[in-house]
Amino acid sequence: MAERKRRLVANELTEAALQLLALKGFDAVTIDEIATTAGVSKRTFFRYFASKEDVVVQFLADMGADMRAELAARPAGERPAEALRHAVAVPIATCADHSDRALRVVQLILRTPALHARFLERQAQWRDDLAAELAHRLGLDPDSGLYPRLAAGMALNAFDAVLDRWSGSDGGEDPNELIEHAFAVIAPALDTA
Amino acid sequence: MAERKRRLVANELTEAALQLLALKGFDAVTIDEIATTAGVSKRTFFRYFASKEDVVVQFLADMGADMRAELAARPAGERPAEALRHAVAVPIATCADHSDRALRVVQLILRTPALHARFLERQAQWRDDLAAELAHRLGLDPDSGLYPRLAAGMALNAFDAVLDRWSGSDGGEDPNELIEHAFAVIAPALDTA
DNA sequence: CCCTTCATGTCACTCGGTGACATCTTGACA
DNA sequence: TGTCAAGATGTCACCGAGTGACATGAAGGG
Repeated sequence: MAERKRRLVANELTEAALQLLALKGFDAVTIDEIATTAGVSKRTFFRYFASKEDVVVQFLADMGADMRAELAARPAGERPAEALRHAVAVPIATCADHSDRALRVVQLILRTPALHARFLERQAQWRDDLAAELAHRLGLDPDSGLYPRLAAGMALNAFDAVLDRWSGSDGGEDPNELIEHAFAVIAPALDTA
Repeated sequence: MAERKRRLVANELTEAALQLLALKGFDAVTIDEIATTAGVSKRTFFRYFASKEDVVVQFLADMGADMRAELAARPAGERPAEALRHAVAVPIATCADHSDRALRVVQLILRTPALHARFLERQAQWRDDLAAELAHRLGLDPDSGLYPRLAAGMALNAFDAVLDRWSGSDGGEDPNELIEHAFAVIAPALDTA
């Protein structure tokens, strides 16, 4: 129940942060401001988040784990393009569900260089995870060929492109159509291994 | 000739920075240290570089322009996979030439999260440039289909994978072989448009 | 009722990064 | 040669991110 309080404070902080950052822009909001709004001190903020960027990027952190889990759950015989498409579709669907909030966060990230950089770095981790899972799935040695890594990279590249178009159109374009379109392009490379 | 002096100071600064950063690690070196080593003040450092990361990433900055230029220079009828492979090969060849220095810089970037993040962000810019060039090359509307962006992303993705392997093997693996291997994987998607 | 533990606040500090201002160089021009 | 304008630099003061040390205070367990 101490644990419950921790999660409560964390929520309060992300809430305050997203609100303020979306409203005034990344650089115009200080951590003191965020912390005070959430009712804690600046020091406490840093006990929950490692950096100012983290409070935003963390908001999307589970996506990586979700994707890997979905990939691991796909049937063994399924073609890589199909399996990866389903894996990438999971976080996209999550976005589409909470489109109000998710859209604002994604736009904030893509438009703020500091956040975008951190986001890409995190994605590099996802890519390695996906590559490992894919290699395991196909019975390949992850360190010999480049295929697993390239395939995972292509999937995430598609993910980024979709996210970009989706946020650029203010949620107007249909994410599912975009994903299918993107995977139609990359599938020939994914499925010829 | 004032311009020549500026370039001289800039060189002095990057020199000092790369030396110290590679030696002691990114976080263990202050900007005061770098500036003093180069014989200028901290303030002057920031008149040449926007941030601590910049002095390292800038070192690879021309790569983006080089790639785009090479892509623009490839014969019009050439298949995308071939043209992009040559474009990506340019910075790789540059690395292989100055392998002593380039290797240390690349390793520093890939191992330092803050630098890696900035590097990826810069690459996103390269990707958009490449995508624009590719769209122009193929007579496509850059904003309608996802192909140009995905193709550029795949090429850079291959670039990253090669860089990663090359630096991970301390320059042991042959970059040219790695590039061919990587493009053999992604070519089916690049050339089916 | 005490004691331990854990979260928090406060304080002081380092360092990245910026704006303002004074100084110094340098080259142009009379 | 003397002067003036422009640009580069140093100094100083400042803000904000991030960290370490320490004291406090609340919850739970004996």
